Amino acid sequence: MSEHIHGAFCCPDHSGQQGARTILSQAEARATRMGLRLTPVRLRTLELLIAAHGALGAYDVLEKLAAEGYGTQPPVAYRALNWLVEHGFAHRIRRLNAFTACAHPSDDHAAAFLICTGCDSVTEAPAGAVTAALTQAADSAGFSMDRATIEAVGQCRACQGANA
Amino acid sequence: MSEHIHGAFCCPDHSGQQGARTILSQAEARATRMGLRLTPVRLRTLELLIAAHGALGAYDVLEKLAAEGYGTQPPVAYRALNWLVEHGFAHRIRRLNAFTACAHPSDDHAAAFLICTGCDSVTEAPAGAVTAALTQAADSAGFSMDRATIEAVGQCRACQGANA
DNA sequence: CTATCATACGTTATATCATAACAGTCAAGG
DNA sequence: CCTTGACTGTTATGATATAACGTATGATAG
Repeated sequence: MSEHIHGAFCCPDHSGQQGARTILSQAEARATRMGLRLTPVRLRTLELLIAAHGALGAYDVLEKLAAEGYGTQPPVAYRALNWLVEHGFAHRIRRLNAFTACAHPSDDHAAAFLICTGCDSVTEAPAGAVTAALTQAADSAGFSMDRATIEAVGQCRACQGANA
Repeated sequence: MSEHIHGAFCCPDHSGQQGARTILSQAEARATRMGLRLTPVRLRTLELLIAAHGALGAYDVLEKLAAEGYGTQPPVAYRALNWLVEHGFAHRIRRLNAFTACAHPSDDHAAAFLICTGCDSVTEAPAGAVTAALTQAADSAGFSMDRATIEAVGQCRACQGANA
């Protein structure tokens, strides 16, 4: 599989350098505030995810890290990625076996992802209402929900136009 | 990994032989009605999923199929499983890299899955409201949703009690 | 200062999940 | 009969992920 299949530029909401800097500085601030060690590999991994404007597979990340002098073996990438996910700096997109930077690293939110089949972009959408509905459905079944994976597959605004 | 890790019996809603027969006959009826060829491998695969009362990995299914004289190689299982999913007889549980029989094969519904971390059971929950909320969230982003993956992780009623 | 301990990083090796590509079988229709 | 299309099976390989172990570094207690 080629380098960053998931990461095109035709879709909105990937706010450009401005947004990237914001996300990164918010993340660094939060790490400091909470005593989390955002080490060089972890930081660099986060930067890569942000720069990708989409989702990256672990091996895509590994390839870049290796090229920059970090470790060359899968656990290097998986550890950094899993740490970022555990601490809310990134999300795992299960449908793509890939990871994406969290667009709102400041709050401990529930997120839904909009995966475009046209341009492979991944957008994080506010999922308060969705999560509420899911919690409700779970409750009805006597199920106590800890967390959820919510991923929509379809076409972003730009790709809908492109196909017309 | 051992045989059918995902498939315990401590949780409800896996209605026992009665339910299994119902699901199976509904599925066969629908296949006939719609001109779908529910061949021996496919039928047997569906039976295995139903009997598992949870989710089975493709290789779990393959092992059983092989033991019964069907093909011994991965594509045999993946083809049957993918066909069942495509035609609404089963669902893929992305978080578990596994498959489960559809509990309501008669209607073309949207489903959410409740995955118990205590007993590895997987329960299919009605997801009308959740899907509606997600569609709404997608619309707000100008995203046209085709389908969705909705999976909740937590504890089923029985396992909540067990941990008290 | 230095012994100890926890955390993180890196490695080798292996496990697990999934599909591409091609060959044989068999029933339905010309 | 013989072609065609759907299905099943195979070999081979690709893609994703983790276990287990050794080393380095930095904080802290003695």
